[in-house]
Amino acid sequence: MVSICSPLSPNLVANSISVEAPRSRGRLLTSREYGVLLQSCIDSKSLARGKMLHSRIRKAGFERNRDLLPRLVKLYSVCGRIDDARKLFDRMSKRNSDVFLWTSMICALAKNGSMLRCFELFVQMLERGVRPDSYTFSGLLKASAEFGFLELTLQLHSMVVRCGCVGCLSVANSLIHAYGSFGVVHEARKLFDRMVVRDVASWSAMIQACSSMGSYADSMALFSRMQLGDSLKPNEITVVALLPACGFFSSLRHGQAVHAYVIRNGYESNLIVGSALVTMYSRCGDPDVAYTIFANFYQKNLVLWTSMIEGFALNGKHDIALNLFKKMQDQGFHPNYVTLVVILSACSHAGFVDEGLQIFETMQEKFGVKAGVEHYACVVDMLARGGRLDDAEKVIESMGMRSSGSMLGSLLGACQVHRNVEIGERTAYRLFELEPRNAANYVILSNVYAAVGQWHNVGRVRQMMIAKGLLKDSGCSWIELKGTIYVFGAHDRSHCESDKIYKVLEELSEEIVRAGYIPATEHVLLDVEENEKKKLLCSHSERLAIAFGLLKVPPEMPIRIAKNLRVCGDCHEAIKLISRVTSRKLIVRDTNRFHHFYRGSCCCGDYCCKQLGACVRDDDKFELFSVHRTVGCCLDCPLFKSALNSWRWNGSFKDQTWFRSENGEKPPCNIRFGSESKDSAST
DNA sequence: ATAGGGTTAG
Repeated sequence: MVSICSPLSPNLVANSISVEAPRSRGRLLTSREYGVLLQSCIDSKSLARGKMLHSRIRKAGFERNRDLLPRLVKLYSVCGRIDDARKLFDRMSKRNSDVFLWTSMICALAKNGSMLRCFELFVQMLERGVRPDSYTFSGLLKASAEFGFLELTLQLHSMVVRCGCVGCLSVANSLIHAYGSFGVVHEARKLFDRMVVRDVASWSAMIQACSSMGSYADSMALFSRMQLGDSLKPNEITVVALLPACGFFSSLRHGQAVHAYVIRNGYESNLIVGSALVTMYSRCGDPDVAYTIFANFYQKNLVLWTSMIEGFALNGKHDIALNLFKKMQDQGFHPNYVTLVVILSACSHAGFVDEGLQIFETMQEKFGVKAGVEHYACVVDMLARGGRLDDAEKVIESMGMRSSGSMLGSLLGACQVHRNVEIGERTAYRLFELEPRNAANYVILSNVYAAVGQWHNVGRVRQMMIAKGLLKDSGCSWIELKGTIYVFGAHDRSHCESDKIYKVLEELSEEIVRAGYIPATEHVLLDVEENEKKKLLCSHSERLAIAFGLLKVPPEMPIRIAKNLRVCGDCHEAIKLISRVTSRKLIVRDTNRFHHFYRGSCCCGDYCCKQLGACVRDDDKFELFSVHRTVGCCLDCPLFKSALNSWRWNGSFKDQTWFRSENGEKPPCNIRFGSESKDSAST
């Protein structure tokens, strides 16, 4: 028997509870000592030992002890025995109005997903006259957020105020989290700004709130301020909240800095961190590093597999994605709802229509996953891209659930590609009902008309947009160089090296025309001269960013740019040829996916991905080397200190200070020019 | 003593 008086390791303690009555040197245990033993059972979720301990505690007459009773409830709860916890609670709560006991039961119900019973009990508690404390509110707020009840959260918030708990750190953190989870970032931010003391959880919750709403620039700024202003050290959870922002900006440098931080702090073995890193690298167009991280996990989980499969799919390595999907199943993992969305989406992007349909048709039987609206959306996309517009429309009509905007949107987009006005019109008008304020849909319809030369209809749709006061998101592309992100709008001349950039573009235009490029001037929806149209196409934002990259990025490095809309068809053709005439690797991320341009072709959507059929490596060795080499340069920097300070616009949007301000300004994807954009990229 | 911030899709 381990001496109770010495500091105890939880495992030793848990193992020490044997059949023999727990005594220490001949005397009976105190309630405090029972508390230590109980806690170790909770930590290790050992039900059998816990039950034994419970009976000892009862015999010793400590069952009603204020210290032990809530922990007994917790013990049964964490061991998945919510009914046993409830029985114990019901037996003990008759004459017991202790807030600790009631809170422990409420939180136990919340954690077990019995939301209704959880809130019933809360009402009973109030009727009983038990005054909730900060712990009660924290637990309830988390539950209400998870349950998706904004109304309930608002009521709890008002109770929190009336009970004088607003100043309490954990309650404020839970409120921030709850508002964030409902997308009410402004309310979260208001609370956050009013806090006098903030801890890591406060910052993490706020960063998470911004990331989940797409205010990634705010996430970045907060992350920096947390360290520089409050001198707080980010932990695993903070890092996970921040990584989507690095992925969004396709900012490899920031992502690598976070990765370096992860390595320095020994968070590498954390699966959640790992999945977030895999996703980040994939969204930065570097699936190979993502794979290295993935392969380094000896024990993988389903989310990690799913992240990696998506990473390859996003980067046009569809064969690898499908191989990995098989390998995952060989290793005993059953795909869940999300995995199947990912794999179906990969099939549709790759043009693997038959494979995709086969997976879709057998998924319920094979994996027990009932097809949801996202799966149907992939199928519709798959059929529509493949030109089977009628079949796609039939699926929408017969699927027996409400069609989603993205589903109709992909059908409409395919109508543009396959020049089908009839289905295009039908789909567009359904979309207008569903999303009357989404300018992108009107733009695609006008593109459908433009594709077949119905110019009067093009004009009609534009009039509709003007009448409704709708503006399309302006196109912009950005490139990161040494930690600075340079943003270009279409026909942008604001950069100080603009002359050089346009000179490069001019030279390139000549070269690619010689290589066979024919500008798709029919897509320029403006009444201007043919030559003017050609010029407009040449100064699309993605080409400006590429030209700038050609000037600045060392020849042996790929040029990585990102764009807030989809790359337009004409630019796609042009960039293919640019990659050929310059012998450069050009990696372009748009809203949908990555385009890896090399030697005149792209891994994507003209279904040419098969030529990239590299195999998944079978050895699971982690090439730490390559990661360290790229990350090494960041190891000594205070994270983001210099990088973030040097973030700036190239000057085009001087009035937009999204990254400096942290008050909800939008990231570049939502920047609007004063007037309508002339960038004709679709959606 | 009871509690709070985290990964994959669209």
